[in-house]
Amino acid sequence: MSDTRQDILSLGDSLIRQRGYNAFSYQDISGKLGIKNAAIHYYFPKKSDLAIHIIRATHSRLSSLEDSNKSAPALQRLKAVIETYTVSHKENKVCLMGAFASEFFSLDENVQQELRTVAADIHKLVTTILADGKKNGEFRFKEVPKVKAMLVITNLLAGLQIERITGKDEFTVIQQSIIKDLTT
Amino acid sequence: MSDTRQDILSLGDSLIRQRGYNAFSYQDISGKLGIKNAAIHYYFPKKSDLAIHIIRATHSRLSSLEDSNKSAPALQRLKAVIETYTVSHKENKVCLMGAFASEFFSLDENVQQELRTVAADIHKLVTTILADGKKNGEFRFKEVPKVKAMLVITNLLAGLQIERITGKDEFTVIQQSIIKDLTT
DNA sequence: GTCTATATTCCGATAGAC
DNA sequence: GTCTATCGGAATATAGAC
Repeated sequence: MSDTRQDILSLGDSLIRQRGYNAFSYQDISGKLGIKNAAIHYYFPKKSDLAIHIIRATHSRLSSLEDSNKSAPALQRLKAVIETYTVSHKENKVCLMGAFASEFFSLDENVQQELRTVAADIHKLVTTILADGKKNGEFRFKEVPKVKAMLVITNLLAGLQIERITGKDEFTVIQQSIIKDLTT
Repeated sequence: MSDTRQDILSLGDSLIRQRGYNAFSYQDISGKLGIKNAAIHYYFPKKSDLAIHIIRATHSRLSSLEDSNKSAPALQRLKAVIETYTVSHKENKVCLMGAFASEFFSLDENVQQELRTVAADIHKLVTTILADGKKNGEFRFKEVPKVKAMLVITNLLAGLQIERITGKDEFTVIQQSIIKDLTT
């Protein structure tokens, strides 16, 4: 894969998660890369093509994360998931699902479909981790794993979002509360 | 206040929470109202002016909610807050904070400032309700009220968002879990 | 005071150069 | 295969009509 193509994907991902999908233009990317705006159209004819490939790249990283420590303790696996949000937090970005969710109904159908797949996989991953942790005694919680997973994910997703508005470090506290809640 | 002005505010609020701030244009509003796009500029010269007034209207409704049942039981007051999210849920909308959060860094500074004020007030309101409920024995939770409030708010805010992607009724389950978690 | 006609800028996208 | 010149249309916004 050419450097330019990779740079476009990377910059696009940053722009979506910093400012929003509908808030950035191809010029924001071409300007930084020192090429013409239309060069982006060679790699990604339509803006929705770019969106789809960015979503797939994220999905791909999620799958790697899933494979990397399959047999580790549940707490460690959960912390690995949370760490991906922490990285976003440090970069003042929201997560990709959160970024797209607010603009979901303005997106092309094929982009929406791509997002559905990833969202389902994230939910599945966290559910499995929580279920495993509950079974082996690492975690304690009342809800069924599927629901508790959704509660944890919403804490993380919206934690990144709200922090930008309040300006306070809500995310770090949320992150710690999630672990404490599950393990005590 | 003229009907037109009120209609613009109402339609703008819907569009922001359905499709996103950067995804709608003045033409989306003028088309529905049967006026020219530029007529909107009479009432709200810049798009950011419209945003600010929409945010203030929401803030105003929040204050009314706050005043309306000051001395009611904490559970009832919390349910009144949750009900505002439930209304959004029925209309396939996200909440205003969630809608703007993802695009926050693309917004004018004065819009950002307006959002900060409202976000702080929402957090304050929920914190007070939880603290009161804990003190009088209605609620049970380990975290300090300020943190628990943030956990509840993130559940609600992101619940609305994720549901659009998954297509499942996550929100209703989340809503019930919040109450159950606090009261049992 | 309320709105329309119009200007200007910018966007996503196509056709074609190298 | 990679990128530039350019188009058509849509966006926000202004100036001025009623």
